[in-house]
Amino acid sequence: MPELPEVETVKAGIAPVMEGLVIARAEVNRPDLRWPFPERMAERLTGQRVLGLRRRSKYILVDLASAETLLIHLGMSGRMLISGHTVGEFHHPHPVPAKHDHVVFHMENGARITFNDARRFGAMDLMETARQEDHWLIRDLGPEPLGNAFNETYLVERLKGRNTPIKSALLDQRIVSGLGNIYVCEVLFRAGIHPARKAGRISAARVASLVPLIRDVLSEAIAAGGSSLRDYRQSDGELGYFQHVFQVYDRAGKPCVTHGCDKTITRIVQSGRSSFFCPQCQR
DNA sequence: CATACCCCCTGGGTGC
DNA sequence: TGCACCCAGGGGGTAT
Repeated sequence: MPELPEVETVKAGIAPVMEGLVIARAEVNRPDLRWPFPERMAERLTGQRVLGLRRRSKYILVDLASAETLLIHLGMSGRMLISGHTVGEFHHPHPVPAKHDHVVFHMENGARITFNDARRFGAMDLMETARQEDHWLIRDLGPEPLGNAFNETYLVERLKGRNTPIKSALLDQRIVSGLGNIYVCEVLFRAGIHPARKAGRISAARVASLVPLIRDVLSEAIAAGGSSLRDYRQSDGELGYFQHVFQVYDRAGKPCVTHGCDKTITRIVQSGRSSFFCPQCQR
C-alpha cells in the first residue's frame, strides 16, 4: 500500500493527534521490525513532546523535543490506526488489541496511534535531528518528486546511458524517491512508455515528459487520500485505505482504457515484481 | 559502478 | 475444511 501518496496521507492523518502533544507512553511490544529497534526506544519516546511531523520519501519523520527524530517506515503492510480522538461529535473508541500491533503511542490527550504491520517489513529508528541527513536510510535518497530539485534536466541527466529498464530506474529511490510499483506502472502508461524499455534509450523529450506526469499521478493520489481522510465517520481510523482507480495496475487481462484501443492489459515480471502495461499504447 | 537475484514475513485468494 | 501454491503497495544485501 504505502508509496509516497499513502505515506503523505498517513502523516497528515496522524498529525492532529501527535503534533504539539506529549507521548505519555510508548508501548513497544517486540524488539524489532525489519531491524532491531534502537536502544531504549520506549524510554526515549516516553514523555517527549512531538514538535512536528515531516515526510521524506516514504519515511515519516517525527521531531521530538529531545532533539531526536523518530523515523518510521511502513514497509509493505504497515498501518497507523488512530483511536481515542473525537472528530466533530464522533468519538473513536480504542479497539481491542490486535495481532501485529507492534508499537502504540499513547498521547497525553488520550489518543492512541497504533502501528500494525503483519509482514514486519516496516522499520523504526531514532536519530539526532541535526544529523538526519546522514542517516543510512536517508542519505542516498534521490530528490523528492514533488520538489524543485526533481525536474526535466535532472531526470534526463540521471537516465542518460542507463542500461536498466525504465521501470527499474523509476523504482530506484536513489534516482527519485517515493515512487513504488503502482505509480510507476501508472506513470509509464500515461507516458506511453513500455516498462522494459532501456532507460538510456528513451529520447530526452520523452524522459522529460515523465516529470510532469509523475507529479500529476502523485498529486492526484494525495488529493484522493486527503478527501477520504475528511470523513472519519466512514473510516475506522485506519489510514491509507483509499481506493484509487488505476488504469493499468492489477488490471491484467482487462481492456485498455484508451479510447479506440482494443488491446488488453498485460502483466510481465521485472526484477521479481509485476509490471502492468498496454502493449499497444506503450512502446 | 551497474545490474540481477534473493531474501526478510504474514496473510489473502484460488484451485483442487 | 484443508492444503498447496502464488501473489502482495519495499528495499537491503550479495554476487556477478
